[in-house]
Amino acid sequence: MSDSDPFDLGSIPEEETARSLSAQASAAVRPPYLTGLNDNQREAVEAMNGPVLVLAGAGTGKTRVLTTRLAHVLATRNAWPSQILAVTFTNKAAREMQNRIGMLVGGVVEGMPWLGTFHSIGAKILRRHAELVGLRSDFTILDMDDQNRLLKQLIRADGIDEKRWPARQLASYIDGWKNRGLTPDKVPAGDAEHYGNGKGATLYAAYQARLKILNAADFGDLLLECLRLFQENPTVLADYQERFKYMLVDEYQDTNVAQYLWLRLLAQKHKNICCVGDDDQSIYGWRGAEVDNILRFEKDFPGAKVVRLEQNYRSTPHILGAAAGLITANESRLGKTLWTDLNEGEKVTLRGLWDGEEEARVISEDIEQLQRKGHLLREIAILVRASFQMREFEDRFINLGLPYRVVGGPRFYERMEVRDANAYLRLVAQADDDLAFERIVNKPKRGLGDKALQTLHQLARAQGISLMRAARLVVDTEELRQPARRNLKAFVEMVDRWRALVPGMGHIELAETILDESGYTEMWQNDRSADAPGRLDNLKEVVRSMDHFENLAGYLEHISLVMEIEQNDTIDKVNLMTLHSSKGLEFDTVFLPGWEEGLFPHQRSLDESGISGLEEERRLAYVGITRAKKNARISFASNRRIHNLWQSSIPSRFVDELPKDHVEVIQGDTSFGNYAEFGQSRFDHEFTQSNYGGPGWQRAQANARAGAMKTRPPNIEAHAELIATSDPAASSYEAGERVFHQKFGYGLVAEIDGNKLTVEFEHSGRKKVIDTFVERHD
DNA sequence: CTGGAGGATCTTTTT
DNA sequence: GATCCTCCAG
Repeated sequence: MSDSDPFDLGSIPEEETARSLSAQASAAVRPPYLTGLNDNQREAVEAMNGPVLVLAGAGTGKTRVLTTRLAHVLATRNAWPSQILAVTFTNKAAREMQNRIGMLVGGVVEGMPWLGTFHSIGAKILRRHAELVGLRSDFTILDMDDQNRLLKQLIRADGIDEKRWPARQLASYIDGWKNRGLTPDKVPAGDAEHYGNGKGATLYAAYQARLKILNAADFGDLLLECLRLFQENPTVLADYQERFKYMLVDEYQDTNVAQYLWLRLLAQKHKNICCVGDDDQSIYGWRGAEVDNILRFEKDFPGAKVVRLEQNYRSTPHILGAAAGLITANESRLGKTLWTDLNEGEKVTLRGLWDGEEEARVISEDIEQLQRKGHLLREIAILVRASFQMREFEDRFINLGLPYRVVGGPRFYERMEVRDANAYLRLVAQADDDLAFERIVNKPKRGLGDKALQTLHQLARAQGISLMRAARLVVDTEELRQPARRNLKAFVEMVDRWRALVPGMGHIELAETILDESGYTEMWQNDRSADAPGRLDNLKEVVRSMDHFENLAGYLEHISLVMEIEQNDTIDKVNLMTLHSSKGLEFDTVFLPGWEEGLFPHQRSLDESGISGLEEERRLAYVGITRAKKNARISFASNRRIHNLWQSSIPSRFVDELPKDHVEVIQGDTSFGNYAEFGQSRFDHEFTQSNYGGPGWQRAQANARAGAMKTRPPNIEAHAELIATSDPAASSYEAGERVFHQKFGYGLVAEIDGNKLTVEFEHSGRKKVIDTFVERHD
């Protein structure tokens, strides 16, 4: 952070606040919710005033501490529910906290309006003060797909070669900047160069401007714009600072810079901020998370009390030992020693196999054996590094008829048909939602292809209006050919009709009506492809899921913020998921396949982030092992088919880092597996002094050098203003003027109706056109 | 304007 | 192997 950092408010002085009388009184009695906590947990709960950092190792009762702490604040009457800000990363975590507090405090938690994810709370605050950041309170929240399409338009408008500079890349840069709390004007010059020969920052600015016109915010904006709101409006900030007497942050190790700045601003007044996290479980660096936030906590919040939770209630000593041994190889960590008083249990097993297929087969056999012994399938999980690894397991499970569930997986909301359905609903809720309009205007086919859309775009851009408004104008003219015009008119009228239904009709019935009348359902019914029935099911599911909400707006807010759809999981199934999505979960038995160099640690992590990438991968391994309560089974294959190409692989360096005492090597009968040397690592020979000498690390170093050489001096070019501001109300043309029209040629203006002109064209006859599409020709 | 064929490019993780 | 994209023929 530079000196000019607008958020740098200096350090927070320590403040001695007397504990309230009621707090002291209740401490003396020791309320029921405090019983059963260990000393450290209780310390974390009762340290109410001033900043507190709770370093909660895996399985140490973190959620319990969090919820109990909230209950404690409430029970001691130190704050009302509405005065507590409690933020989590996932909706699941928020939900769980809500439920558990409900159980502790007894009953309704409706009164916790500020418990939620960073993004949902950011959205809530932004909606209250939208006008201060150039939005309306009903702004749309864009997802990544919308974002990409929007960027594509901007990139094209700027004449940049899309092949060379993909929109996704720009999206990820913008995302990165937003994560770091950087508005377009603050993007460091060096950063902007990476995209489009220095056009990165200008495009970012254009994108932000476009978002404002669309009355939309992307994910990053929910935080960044909130920050800007606070920064530019001290009274608004002061109001929230005053309001939040207590702040609670879950998974603090996953916060990014923007979130950190946001929290720090809000904590200025009362300074009762309690952050809970585990630096050893920080696995979202690629998404902008700064482990540094947690490592630096005591400096950021002087006088902070740090509580370590080290008693693990989940895993056996062997599992903890293996995980602990592994994680000590990391250099940047605060350091904790987990211990448990559980019985020793079984060692972590290690198995080398021939290829991925054998790995899937052997693991399936293990699972069937466990099943025969009476283990529940839902207590078994397979945690993979990358989702492509799932396929082999799925194939095998389907073959065996073994019930399984993919956790996380391709998300419901991301499916094309679901997004289409939602686009219809968005358009009805908000006619100016251009991205929704574009998405479904020709779905099902209405004969409104590229050309029609281009005309609309041109008009919309020239007049600074939305596509829907442009469509309304165009249908009264002859800019489009007859069939297209008639279809567009029908479309506009259809949307208007639905819109008129909104006040009277329930949103569920409305959704059904829309999907039916639009012909969207029919489109899939007529589709003979294999996945059509599934898509129809998903559409039904969309409608069904709407009854959790009071109205359309509530539903739309939900789907844009909540990625997953709740599925009832009563059936006993094996869990299959990535290591990332396993965080926070626990299972009796955990399978950890694919521990091979290049896959885990993943080559790309090493290439892109060097040491810190490797350390993050190692934390991922740590997270994986510590998910296991009784059994952890690691495996690696000597051959793996990646991309339809066979590659031979060597065991992961993490295998070598596992402490021998806690690991049992299983020699398979069929298997090959060249891991007899386990314990005397090849890395010992090659790189004696450091963990960071591996091939990946060297490549990363080389890449870093190459990257530095690639940088060029900034080459900022003026960016054409995309949106002209003209007054759509009145036309500057007068009757009798001679004009030129791209399609119809020369003519004389006969009549004027607002910005619609009736022109007598020399060759094409009398036509109604929009003034934007003609030019004066004296 | 649509639909199909063929080509390129990828597959780390996601609120 | 899949998906996304572009191009070309109807």
